[in-house]
Amino acid sequence: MTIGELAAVTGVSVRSLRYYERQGLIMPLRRANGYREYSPLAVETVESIKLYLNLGLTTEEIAGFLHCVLKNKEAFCAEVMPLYESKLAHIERQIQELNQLKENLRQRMEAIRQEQGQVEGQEQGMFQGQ
Amino acid sequence: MTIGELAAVTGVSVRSLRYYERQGLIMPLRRANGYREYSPLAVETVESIKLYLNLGLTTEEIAGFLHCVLKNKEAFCAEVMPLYESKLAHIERQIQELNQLKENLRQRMEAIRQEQGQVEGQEQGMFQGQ
DNA sequence: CTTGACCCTGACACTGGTGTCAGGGTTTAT
DNA sequence: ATAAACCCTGACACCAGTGTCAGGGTCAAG
Repeated sequence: MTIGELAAVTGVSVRSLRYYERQGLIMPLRRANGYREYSPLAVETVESIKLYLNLGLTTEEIAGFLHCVLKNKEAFCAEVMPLYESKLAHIERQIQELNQLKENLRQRMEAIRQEQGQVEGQEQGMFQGQ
Repeated sequence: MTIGELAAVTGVSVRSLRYYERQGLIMPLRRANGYREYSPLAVETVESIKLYLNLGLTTEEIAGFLHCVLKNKEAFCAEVMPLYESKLAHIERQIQELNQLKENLRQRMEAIRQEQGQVEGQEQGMFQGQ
């Protein structure tokens, strides 16, 4: 199948398919005219790539084990578990940071609301004096 | 004070101070030789910029209200509250997405552990409370 | 007067996946 | 034969802030 067909089937843009190739994730054959020729198995490969990208892995990370997981079950690919672990740790760090940010924001918003409440009634035109 | 001195005092790199200037956040005077001349108040300005950057605002967003908050209390600056609100909503969305990612990852890790347990026969639940 | 520390501007790199355009070849149907 | 729809490569843009280098000016102390 051509790149356009694969794109249509998988919902991944032609642009992205070429990018995946450059990242070593998928290596189609070439026709005599230079067109990429994808095997039907490429559909499964692209679906896997989508899945791992959605898990927050980068194409570079995926390249490290995609070859293996396409042939075996994930559990047989030793590269996967440590990657998942570090990714999970990273995500948990991000969540923690975001929660802190959220708390900061909320406190500041609360403070503003308090101050606005204090001047309510005497100062109506507070949106004019800037 | 010179840009190097301001950098030393605030802990912000010279490079970043020039960037803030280009973004319209701080406008030092110039000496006859072209050197930037910062007023002592610039220290406070830079500290405010740091604070808002840490809240997850962009320099462009900060530029929209910094002028006001340096002169008044935050509550007096109408631009701040909607910005905080949308930023908070954005953060909450991010947290939700990360939590979903985390759950996916955990499930996949659990599945791998199960399969590995089947093969190795002995593996006990060594990770309590996860 | 020279050296070293400091300042100036402009520009490229990086992150990571995707959009998009330019400029050109191929195929298919009319 | 021509147009439409595809394909090819290469390159710039985006986000946002920072590092870093090049190439050059300024200043103060020895």
